[in-house]
Amino acid sequence: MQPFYYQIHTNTESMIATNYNPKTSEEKWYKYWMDHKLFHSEVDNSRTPYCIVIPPPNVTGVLHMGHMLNNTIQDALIRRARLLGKNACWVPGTDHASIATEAKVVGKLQSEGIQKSDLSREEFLKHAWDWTHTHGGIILKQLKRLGASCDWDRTAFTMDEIRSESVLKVFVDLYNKGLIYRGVRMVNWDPKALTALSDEEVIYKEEHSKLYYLRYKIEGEDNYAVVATTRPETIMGDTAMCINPKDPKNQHLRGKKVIVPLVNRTIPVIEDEYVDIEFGTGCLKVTPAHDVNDYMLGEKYHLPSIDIFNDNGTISEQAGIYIGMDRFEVRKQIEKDLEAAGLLEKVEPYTNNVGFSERTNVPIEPKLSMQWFLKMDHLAKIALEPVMNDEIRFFPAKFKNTYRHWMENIKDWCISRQLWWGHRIPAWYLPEGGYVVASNEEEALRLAREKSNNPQLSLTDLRQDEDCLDTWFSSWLWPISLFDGINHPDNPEINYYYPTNDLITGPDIIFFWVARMIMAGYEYQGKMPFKNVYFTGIVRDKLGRKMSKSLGNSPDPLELIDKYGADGVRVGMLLCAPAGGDLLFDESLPEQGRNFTTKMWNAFKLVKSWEVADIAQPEHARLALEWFGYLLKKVNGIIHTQFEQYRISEALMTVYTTFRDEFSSWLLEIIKPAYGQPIDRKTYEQTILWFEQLLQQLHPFMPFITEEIWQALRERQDGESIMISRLPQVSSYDEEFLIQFESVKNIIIGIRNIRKQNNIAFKESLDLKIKQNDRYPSHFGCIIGKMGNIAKIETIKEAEKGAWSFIADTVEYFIPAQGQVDTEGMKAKLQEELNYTRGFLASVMKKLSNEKFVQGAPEQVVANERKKQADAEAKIAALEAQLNELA
RNA sequence: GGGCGCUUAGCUCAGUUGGUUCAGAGCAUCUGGUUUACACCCAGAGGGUCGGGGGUUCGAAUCCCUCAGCGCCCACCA
Repeated sequence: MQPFYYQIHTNTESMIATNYNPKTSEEKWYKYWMDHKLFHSEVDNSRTPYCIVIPPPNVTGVLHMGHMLNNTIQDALIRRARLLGKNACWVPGTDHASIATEAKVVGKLQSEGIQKSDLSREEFLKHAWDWTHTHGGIILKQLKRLGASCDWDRTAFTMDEIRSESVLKVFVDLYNKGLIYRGVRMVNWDPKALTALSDEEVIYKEEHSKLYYLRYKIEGEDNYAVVATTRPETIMGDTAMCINPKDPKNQHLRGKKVIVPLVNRTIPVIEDEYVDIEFGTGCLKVTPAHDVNDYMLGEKYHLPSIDIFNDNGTISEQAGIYIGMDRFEVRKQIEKDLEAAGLLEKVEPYTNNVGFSERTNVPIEPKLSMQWFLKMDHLAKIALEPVMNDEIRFFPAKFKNTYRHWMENIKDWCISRQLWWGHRIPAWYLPEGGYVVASNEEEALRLAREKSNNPQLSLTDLRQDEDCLDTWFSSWLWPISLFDGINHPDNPEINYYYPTNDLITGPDIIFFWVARMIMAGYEYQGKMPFKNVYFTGIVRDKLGRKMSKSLGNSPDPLELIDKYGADGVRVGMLLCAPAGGDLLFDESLPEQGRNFTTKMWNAFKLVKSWEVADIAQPEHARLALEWFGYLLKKVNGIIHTQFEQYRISEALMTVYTTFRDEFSSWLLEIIKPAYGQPIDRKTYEQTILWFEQLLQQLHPFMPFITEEIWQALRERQDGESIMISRLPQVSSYDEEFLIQFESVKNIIIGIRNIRKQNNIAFKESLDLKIKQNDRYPSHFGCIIGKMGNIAKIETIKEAEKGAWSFIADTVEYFIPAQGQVDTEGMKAKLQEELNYTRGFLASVMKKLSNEKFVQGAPEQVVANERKKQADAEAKIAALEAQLNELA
């Protein structure tokens, strides 16, 4: 005997069979779109281009919720542009992510027992490329699952040939313009990645640390000068003590020398007003090699500089003591040793900001080193104005302030990194010193021969710089280099697609990337790289915490897609995505999206279930379809505006409610033939047409199910897709008709309420009597009849006695009661509404009788008040009449 | 320390240049519901002194001041 659960299982199976299956649909249509090259765009001067370049994800990265949001928005915009007839082009690609990828490769090698230092540059790069080829592109495949309609034929990589060539060319150009220079500067050093970083790659975090008060013996005296410091481990690098000349309490130190604890080195006391008298003891230890401010003092007073750290953050030989120990170990040890030596006066708890490496998350070390820099003043200057005057628009606009502040306080950009994975700096050193900068070896050799006046010089005599460039030095060219606009500045592609239209990115990379792309855009194309920048928010969990791997609060996007379908997840993301605002993600959102796909599918099933016959079109269907046509036009205009203002979640909500409330609950319910009855052809075809238009509006948000239904609604030719169909133009509509129809809805709602209050089943038909009134929309009687299950409608002159009644838009309606009528209850309700309306009228009258209002307010506002007055008066009359009739 | 922004229904947010006595959505809640597309649903309902205080105005959620709380960005006080 078959077990019971088997029975249920098969039933469920058959039920599911009629349900929408996202997985098969998604695979089928994505392949269809690819096979028919519908994502592909080519230069076509007869059409308007619409272009988005993807913020290239790290080549070895995997999709996270931030990508989901960001790319859903991009896809919605690009698909909408396509439906508007634009030549839409979304260019995908990946970033080599120099430091991030190198760190991953180093980690992988280490797990295999290989140290980076054991490998030659070439060997290491081979491993890196292998890694890139293995893991690279995973993220692009994931984007396809989401439905991203990128032009995959254009997939680029920041380290492919064209992009690399562009980077070198730009480097050489900027060098020749005198904007790139090489020099020894205090830079942010990452002791784990062993490279310099730009200022932007340092993240300051508040730390609870300690403030140590150290005793420096005054030379020749039996006294101590006390210095407060957070970094006692740097005393071996001290080359002076500094006081403020105006500091009364430290006057006795003027001109003295003090002895550095433990190392017993004698250093001078210098004076500078930089020192804050109020802080600590007013004495500052000066360590020029390891602090930016101390460095400035060192320069100013020509102090020696002792570098006590090795590159990896351990103590160097120069320090004399603690050699080889880690910097934080030394801090603990030196505290003990100072204590033991009686040179530690006290230790206080202290809170200060410590800079961390964005990538490796270790505290950065200010370090003096030879690096390459890009001068920023000129670039900042050309990039500031276009944003401030809205040639490039920011959404939300508040980021203009952030942008301006950065641009006005910009410092030179440290562009060299002590890494191998990246674009190698195109500088070659000559045997006798000096260097040349060129975009290739032949050119370098030519310049070198010229420079050294030695025509015999060969390539082997030259030594190329070991460093490579900051990742962002290639990303900032992205909108240009994608179209090969650096190497071939006047090619048809760049001329056609550039400037691109919209950039969708997070505000966290406004300096790293957005600002620098704008600079490069003006410097190399003389034009903005994009017209609009839409900043997305950060995806957080329901508790407001940022989603992250370490917290484990980030759902796996692909699992979400498996569970709710790509369309469902997309809707879920967009429903809660206001521009700039963070969004709190919760699984109820994709669930809501999934529910909506089901709703659409059911509407589709209903329409497809109808048998079409050549019979006359009923009036109620004709009217409802006419109404919905106007409504669609209106909604079309609203959505258009919402997109123009990048209010994307609102646009989605507009079409969502239109589909669910207006199309499904009103239109389909009105035109739906009785069970088993056929539908007339005219109604059917018009319904399909309106359905299709809704699908078009929905397509940017839900590409898969809209295609699935669109294809099934009628016969399509091969290659015909909703993707490349045309949205109707925004046009005018009959507003009066829409208002009337709302009135009709109110009457039906009134009838429903009567039924509900009196427990009357829908199948029990009723009669409706209307007290004569011009405002009754008489020609919609057929709709009221059907939706209210009204058998007979008639107009009466006098109120109906002993009937249920209601008022809709000042018209009185009566339904002859078949049972007891709760007169008192009805009276109470009417009285309540009457009181309210009288109050409302009073407030209107108060304004209208106020001369200042009538004269001061705009004509439109006053006219509006007068209309309200008339409406309220009419309503009061109706209410009073009905109350009287009940009495 | 400087700058920017936020505070509206239980939750997440709209609210465009000040103009309703219903301050809107969605979700959640509650009450009904086998009217054969849909319970992943339908029909309804409740719920807000628009952070506190003051001011400008005929009129303020909307403009100004102030207080409180929160968030973000920037900044070399060791």
